[in-house]
Amino acid sequence: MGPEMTESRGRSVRSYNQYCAVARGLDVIGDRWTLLLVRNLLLGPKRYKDLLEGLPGIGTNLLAARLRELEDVGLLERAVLPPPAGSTVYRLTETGAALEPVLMAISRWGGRFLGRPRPEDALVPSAYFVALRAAFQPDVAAHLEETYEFRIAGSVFEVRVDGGVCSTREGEARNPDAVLTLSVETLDALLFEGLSPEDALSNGRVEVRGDPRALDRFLSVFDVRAAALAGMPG
Amino acid sequence: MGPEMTESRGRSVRSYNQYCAVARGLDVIGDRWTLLLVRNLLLGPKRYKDLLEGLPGIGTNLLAARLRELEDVGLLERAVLPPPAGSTVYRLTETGAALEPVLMAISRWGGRFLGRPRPEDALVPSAYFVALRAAFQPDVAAHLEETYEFRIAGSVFEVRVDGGVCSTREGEARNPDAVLTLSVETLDALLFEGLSPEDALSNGRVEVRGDPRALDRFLSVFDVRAAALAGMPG
DNA sequence: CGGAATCCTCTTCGATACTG
DNA sequence: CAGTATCGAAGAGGATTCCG
Repeated sequence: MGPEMTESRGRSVRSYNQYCAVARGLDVIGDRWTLLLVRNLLLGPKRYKDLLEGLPGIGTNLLAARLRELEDVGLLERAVLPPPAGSTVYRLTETGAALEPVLMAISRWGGRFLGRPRPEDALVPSAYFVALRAAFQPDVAAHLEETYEFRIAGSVFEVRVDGGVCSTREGEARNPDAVLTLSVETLDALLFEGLSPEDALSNGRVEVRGDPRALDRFLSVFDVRAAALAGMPG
Repeated sequence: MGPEMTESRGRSVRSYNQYCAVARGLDVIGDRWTLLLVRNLLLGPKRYKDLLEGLPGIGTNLLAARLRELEDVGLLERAVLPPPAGSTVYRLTETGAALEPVLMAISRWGGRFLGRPRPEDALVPSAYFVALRAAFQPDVAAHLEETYEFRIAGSVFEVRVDGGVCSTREGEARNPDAVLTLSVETLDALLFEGLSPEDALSNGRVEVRGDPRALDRFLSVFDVRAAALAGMPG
């Protein structure tokens, strides 16, 4: 007789108890850390440790609990990688991946509060590659078809632009037109501070294998700051 | 030195402390009840009491705290109605109204968990009129221009469809083509259970002033159940 | 070493009672 | 009507420990 709904593994979850799609959705994704967890998984399957590192501040117990809950409601599933890796990874189900429009909308709206990094802010590489999807300008990129590989602080990301569609994921790129090695700070400067590709290249802040002008083209199709200013429906 | 950010009125708010638009957005809208509060305000300014009734289960202290917080961060503002009403209402600022795409995305996604009402679910009329925006099919309604007034359980809502755009708000409609009086249960049956307009009218479950066939046209341009099934980006 | 369960403290939430 | 005050219950955060 409390405001609760009981769930498959016997844990009890708070519900708004309203017949409303928004309320039901928030019953599932409204808890702390949940959407950030999904954000990181949008870039591909991850191990427990990867998730823990990508969510600075989450407790190990809370991460374990969230993973269980989200598996129960069908947002993600456990998978075991084929040998020799053999490790367990968590990956989004179709239902979990369907949260992308929600994340994109929040990203565009949240941009207006972004400002510049505060001293206490962590710069999480994954976050940039999800933000890129929200900042992608399909009309500007209509005739661009190119694949980039970014190597940042021990992580590797693929960004693919093709026919007005942009996809990003963690992992090595297939047939990249350019492989760029740089720091998170340099990526940030390129995207948010207007650091010019030329300067970044000549200063050696970005190292390129492949066509050096790819960095220009890459930057031209994203507008992180515009996304930060407008609500950008659709 | 905890993971906090201090705010204008001295209250302390948990932050994810990540340089990420999603994280920053969630710092603002991630707390319990916040998005449902915004959902209700999307239909127009509301008094404290209206908000309290539209959010069954929220404590009065929590509602007051949320209103203060959201005013502080600039999502809503207090306004005093002109005499003779003179009462205080809360209304969304531009920043608050810019959350509509977020609410729409959550509504479309949350639909897949909606099912049928549970015994403990409240049927909040406001929720239906926000859901209608998410379920609107612009292409189907391209040539429809019509205004409806719905009278439900002491509340009045306006739904306007014009040139592929749908707007809904709480309050009397201006120049309605049809004024429909019905219960929440009947609205639910029409939208979710496939109750036919003809039956609803002949049974007297819906009372119409104006063109009775307006109810047909109204229902034809929304697909709540399709919105519930697909992720429906854009 | 990755993947958790446990324990403890602190904050937030929810319900009710009370006040301008 | 529009909130504030209070207090028990639930949830989050951090450190540590345990298991394979």
